[in-house]
Amino acid sequence: MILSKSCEYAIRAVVYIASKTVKEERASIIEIAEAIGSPVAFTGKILQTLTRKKVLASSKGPNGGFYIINPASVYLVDIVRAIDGNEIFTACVIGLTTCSAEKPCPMHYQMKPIRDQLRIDFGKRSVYEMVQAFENNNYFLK
Amino acid sequence: MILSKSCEYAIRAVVYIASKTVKEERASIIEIAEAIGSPVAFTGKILQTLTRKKVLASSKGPNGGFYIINPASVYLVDIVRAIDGNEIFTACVIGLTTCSAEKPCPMHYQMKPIRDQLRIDFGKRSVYEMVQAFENNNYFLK
DNA sequence: TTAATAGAAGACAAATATATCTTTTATTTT
DNA sequence: AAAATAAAAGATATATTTGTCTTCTATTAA
Repeated sequence: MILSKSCEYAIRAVVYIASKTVKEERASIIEIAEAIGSPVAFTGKILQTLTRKKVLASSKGPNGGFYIINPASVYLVDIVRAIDGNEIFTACVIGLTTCSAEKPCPMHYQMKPIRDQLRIDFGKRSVYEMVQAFENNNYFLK
Repeated sequence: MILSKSCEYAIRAVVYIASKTVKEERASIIEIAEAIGSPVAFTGKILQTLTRKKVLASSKGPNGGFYIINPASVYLVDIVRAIDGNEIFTACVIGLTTCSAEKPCPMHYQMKPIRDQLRIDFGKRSVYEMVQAFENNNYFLK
């Protein structure tokens, strides 16, 4: 599993929330959890983190809920970094803390292009793009 | 983290063991754990699994220890599958159990080439190759 | 055949990730 | 101002992963 479960939920939640935002609507925790098939309270914690990290925005009270300021300027990489950090793009595949070009592990040079590609692809894919696909009913979140 | 910690230790251990095997020597758990910087007893459990799964071989008693039958015919992918299973090459990046070309998640088509590349690279890289590099003192296991 | 060596196996412990529940705070509507 | 709504925050619970400890079994050498 390349991403933590929290991060998987986070991505699914953000895409769903953005799909509401583009319709000028906000989404409650309960609605989001239902839409993506995740545990309600746990999803709340994750959304809290995403809000603190400015990936999402939220408002309390009636008609409140979560929304996203600009889906076109938030990328998958931003969600991943907010929840799992940057390590998946940099950490040694066999867990060496000192792994680098100067002191490489036996997989260092094989892994570098793969990791770079991952970062590039995650950095290119905007939430807006993912929402467009989701809204066309061609893609799924649960 | 793409691989579990157990799997990271497993790969490092196998490379070290193979470096002994090519010198016609066997390696004890204690020696292995020291060489790769891993907890002794936990490493023992992992080696046990690798032996059960035929990635390694072992013998008890004096002059016993772990060794590998044919380093040139064991590939990184075999170690990963023995410890973490095949899921890292197939599982949906956002955790959908039903994700497929028929019912894709919003990252399905971006992830497929990355996963395929990972499987190809892991399937190409033999333990023997990794040992050669390690023995040249160009690469490290801790 | 006894002592020493070394992996196998099982029970147990700690740390981390995942999940739940309750209370508090902020906002909106009436 | 009061009631209702919804997120924030904190405490707690469960599951999984990581790590340890003890006993058992097999092998070798003296």
